[in-house]
Amino acid sequence: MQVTIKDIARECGVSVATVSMALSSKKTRVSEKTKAKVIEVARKYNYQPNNAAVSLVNKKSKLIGIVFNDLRNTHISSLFMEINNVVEKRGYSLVCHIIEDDGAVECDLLRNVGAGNISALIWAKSLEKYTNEEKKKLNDAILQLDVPVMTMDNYGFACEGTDVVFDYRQGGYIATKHLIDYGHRRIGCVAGKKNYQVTQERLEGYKMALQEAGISYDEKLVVYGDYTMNSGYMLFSYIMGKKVTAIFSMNDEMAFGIYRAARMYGVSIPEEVSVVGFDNVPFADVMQVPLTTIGIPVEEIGKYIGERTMELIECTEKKGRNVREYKPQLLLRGSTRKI
Amino acid sequence: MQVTIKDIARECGVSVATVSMALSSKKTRVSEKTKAKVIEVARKYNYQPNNAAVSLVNKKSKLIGIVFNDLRNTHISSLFMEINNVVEKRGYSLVCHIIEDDGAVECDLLRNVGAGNISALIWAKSLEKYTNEEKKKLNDAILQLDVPVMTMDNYGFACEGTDVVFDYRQGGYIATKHLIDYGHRRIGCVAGKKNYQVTQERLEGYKMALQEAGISYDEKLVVYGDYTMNSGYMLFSYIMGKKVTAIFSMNDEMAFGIYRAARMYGVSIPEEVSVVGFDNVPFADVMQVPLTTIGIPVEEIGKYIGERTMELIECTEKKGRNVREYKPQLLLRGSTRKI
DNA sequence: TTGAAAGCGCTAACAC
DNA sequence: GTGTTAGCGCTTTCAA
Repeated sequence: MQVTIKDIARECGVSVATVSMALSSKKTRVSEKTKAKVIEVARKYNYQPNNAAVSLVNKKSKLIGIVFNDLRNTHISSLFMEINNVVEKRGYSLVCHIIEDDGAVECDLLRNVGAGNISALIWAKSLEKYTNEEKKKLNDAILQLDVPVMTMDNYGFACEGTDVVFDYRQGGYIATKHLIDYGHRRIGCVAGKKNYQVTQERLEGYKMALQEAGISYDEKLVVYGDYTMNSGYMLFSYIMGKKVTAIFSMNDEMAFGIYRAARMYGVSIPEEVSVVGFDNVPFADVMQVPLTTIGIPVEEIGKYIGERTMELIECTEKKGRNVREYKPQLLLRGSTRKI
Repeated sequence: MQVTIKDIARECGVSVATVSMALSSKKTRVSEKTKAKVIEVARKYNYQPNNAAVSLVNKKSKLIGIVFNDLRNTHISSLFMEINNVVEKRGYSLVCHIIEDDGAVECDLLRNVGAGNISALIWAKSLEKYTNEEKKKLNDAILQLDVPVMTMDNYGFACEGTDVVFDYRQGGYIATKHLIDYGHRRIGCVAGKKNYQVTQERLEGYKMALQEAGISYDEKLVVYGDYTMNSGYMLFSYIMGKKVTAIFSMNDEMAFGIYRAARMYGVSIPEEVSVVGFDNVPFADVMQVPLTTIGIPVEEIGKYIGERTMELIECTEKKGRNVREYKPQLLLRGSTRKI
C-alpha cells in the first residue's frame, strides 16, 4: 500500500490540509518549520501523491493523449520521441492511441480518450477526406473533450490548439520540379493513401510542376499505395510498365520498396530510373545509392508541438486556435540523374 | 462538462448507486427495466465514466506503463505496436516513459510511474550491468509499485510477472558460426553498449563460436558502439583497420551505418567484407545487398507480452514470476560470402 | 430491487 | 499558521 497524505499527517501531528499545502509548489502560509518536517517525513516514506485523486479534484491529469496511425514509420517515431522528450521533462506522460483509418472508430476512440482525464490531445494522424457529416461528428467529439488539441493537419477543429502543418504541396512541387530540371518528362508518381489530405496536397504539387513545364498530366502515371515499404515494392512493376524515366514517391518508405523491387527486376537507380522520396528518414542516406528526398524538420516540429502543448496546458487564459506551417527542402543525393 | 452518473440518476429518477450497478458489467440485482432505462439515458448523453474516479476507488486504472530506451529503432517500435494492439482491444492504453541509461534516473522514473495508478508495467528497456546496490534499489522501487511487471531481460525482479528473454548468446553464436563456416577467421565485432547485458550475451556467443573453431579471441577486434546507425558508421574505419574479412554487427542499425561507411570508403560488401546484422528490421531486406541477419520473432514476442500482461491484470490469483524464452534464427541474405 | 451513506486520496474554502 | 470540512465521481456495503 502506498503511503498517503493521511499517514504523513498522523506522523507529523498535523492535519492533512497542512500536509497538502506543505507539499504543494504554490506559495502557501505554512510555516517553514512545519513544511520542512512534512517534506522530511514524505521523503522518508517515499511518498508519491495518488494521481487518480489529484486528477479527480483538479479535473486535469499529467497525461497527454496522442493519436497516430503507425509508429513503425521512422518519421513518426522520431516525432514521437521529440514530443515525449519535451513533455516528460515537465512531468507529463504520453498516453498512446493507435488508430486505423476509419472515421467511425475515431469517435469511439475519442470517447475512450475523453474518459482518460487527459490535459491535452495531440492528434498526429493523417487527415482523411471526410464527408461533412463525419467532420462534424469528429469535431463534436473533440469539442466534448474540452482540452487543447494539437493537430498535424488542417482539421478545422473548433477548439483551442494549433494546427501544425507542413507544406506538402510545395514538397510535391519541388520534388517533381527537380526531376523536370533533370530533363525528365515522363514522371511516375507513387502516391500514398488516396483519401489522405496530405496525399492530395503532394499530388497537387506534382501537377503544378508538370503544368508549369508544359507537360500534360496523365493519371495513368499516378498509382496509389499506402505509404508502406511493401506498397512501394508492389507498385514498381506497374509504374515501370508505363515507361517512366523517373518516379516521385510520396514517402521514403515506399521509395525503399521501389529500391527493393528495382533490385529484384535488375533495374538500376538512377541509371534506368530516377527516384525522389519524401520525409528524409535516416535510412535514406544509407542505401548504396542514397535517396534524394524532401526533408521535413521533424526535430523542430516535434519540439514545437511539445512546447506548445505544455504552454496550452499551463497557461490559464484561452489562446484560441492558430496555424503553424513548416516548409520542405530538397535534399539532393544519388537517386536522381540528368537525362 | 462531462455528464456524470449523478446526471443520469436524476434524469432516470433513481439513485446513483442504481446507475452505477446498472452500468456495471458484473451481474447485479437491478431490474431489467431500470437497467434498460439507465443504459438508454447514458447512451443518449454519451456518458463516459470518469477514469480518475474509477481508479481512485478501484485502485487500478486502465493504464499500462511501458518503459524503453529509444523508439526510433524499428525493432522497438514494432514491438510497441504489437503490444499496443493487444491491450488496446481490451480497453487499456499504454503510458510511455522513455529513459536514458542511468540507474539513478530509473528509480526517479519509477516513483513517477508508481504515482500513475497503472495496472501493470512493461519494462522494455535493456538491462545494464548494475552494481548490487543499484539492483536492490531498482527492485525495491519495482516492488513498491505493487503491480505485475513484464521485462525483456532477466532483471531478477521479485514481483509477479514474466521475464521475456531472447537467447542472444545463441544469436551471437549463430552469426559468428555462419561467418566461420564461410571461411572467415578474422572476424570483427561491432558491439553495442558495453554495459548492456544483451551486449555481453551476444559477445559470449561470438567468443563461443571462435573458440569452437579454434580461433583465438582478440579483444582488439571488438569495438563498442551504442546500437545506433551512426555508431556503426563511425566504427567502420577502425574495424577495417584491423584487417578483418568479416564483421558481426550486434544490431541491424549499426550494420546500416557500416554499409554507409563502406560506401564512403569504397569498400564493397560482401566482396571485401562480409557483414552479419542482428534483429531483422524491415530495411535489412531493402539494401542493394540485403543484410544477412539474425531474426527475432518480434510479432510473436509483442503479442505474448500484451496477452500475458492482460492475463496478469485480469486474473485475481497471483501467478508468481516465470520466464519465457525465444530463439534466434539465421536469415541468410546477400551480405556474406565464402572465402 | 433500490437507496443512503461511507469512503477512495486529495485540494481548497472557510473557520479558528 | 493550522485545522475542519466539503466535495471531486464513482463503487460498494448495509438498510430498507
